[in-house]
Amino acid sequence: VSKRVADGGLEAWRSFLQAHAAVISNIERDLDEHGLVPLIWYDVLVAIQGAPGHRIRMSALADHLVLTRSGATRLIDKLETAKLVLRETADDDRRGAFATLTRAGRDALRRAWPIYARGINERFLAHLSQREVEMMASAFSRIRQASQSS
Amino acid sequence: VSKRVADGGLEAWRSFLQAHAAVISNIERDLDEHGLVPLIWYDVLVAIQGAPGHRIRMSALADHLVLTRSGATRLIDKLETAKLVLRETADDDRRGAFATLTRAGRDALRRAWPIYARGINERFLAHLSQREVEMMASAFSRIRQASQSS
DNA sequence: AAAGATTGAGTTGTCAATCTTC
DNA sequence: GAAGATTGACAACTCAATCTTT
Repeated sequence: VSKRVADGGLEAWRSFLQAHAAVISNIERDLDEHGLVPLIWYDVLVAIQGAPGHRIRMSALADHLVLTRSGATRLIDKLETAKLVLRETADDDRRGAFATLTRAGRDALRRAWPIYARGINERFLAHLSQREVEMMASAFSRIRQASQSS
Repeated sequence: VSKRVADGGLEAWRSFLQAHAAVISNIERDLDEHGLVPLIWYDVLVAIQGAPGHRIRMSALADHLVLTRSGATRLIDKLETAKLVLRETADDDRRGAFATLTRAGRDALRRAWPIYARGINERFLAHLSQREVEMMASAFSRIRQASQSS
């Protein structure tokens, strides 16, 4: 149909999708086999850890993880049941809730990182040259930025 | 931890994940707004269309789409309810079932493609140079291949 | 009334068990 | 008994409606 897709672009797109699916499911399996938290939980823990004051609003979490609001609520419910996070109500605005890490949450994060990092390295980065890594970082941030608007 | 992730690799990984999530959800929205089939349905239709004889085994479909067997069954159930596909039992091996396209299925495929192609172009390829497109096609096929084994 | 978050109802996807055919 | 596929029970996710605080 369009010129770009015909021009080898479709192949890039397809391999992009398939590579993503394959790498993610492999890393997911790595984590599971080591008795560690699933990838989404890990993302939650990282987001909390990385937020100012080591706590994050539910809605900010939803944005960060490309989830719906209710999706974030459900997710934090489970992490809270697993004693990895805790909800705190904000002092100044009592509508809001913050998610914070428990000791166990910080531990889970620390334990998962080596395996996750190894997965990223071996299943993704190891197959790329330094130039490709740099190119992807720049290309994908461009795409991500453009995706925000529309 | 490892050298690669520290060396800018982590940024490439993160932007890869976020770009994927953003682009997919935008294309999904495009299709929905035009009253077209969701992306997974589209993948099913394409897989059937592209298979020899325009029909595919349930298990082959599951492999192709990175789904479980039962996932494939459920999915085809819905497409069949929507009258887009039909199940045929194989003559030679009556354990197996083939999914085939109906007339409406072929139509749905035809109607969805322009919008999908536009999404791929505008939301993905438009942000990449020709060199980047080529690089990604080669890099991601490498990754995908390596992912098969483990 | 609007922002922040949660809940209820429904949909989609997965695992283990089952059924049929080889 | 094993391969191909389906079903039942259950977990994950989404949308619309709701509740609370501003």
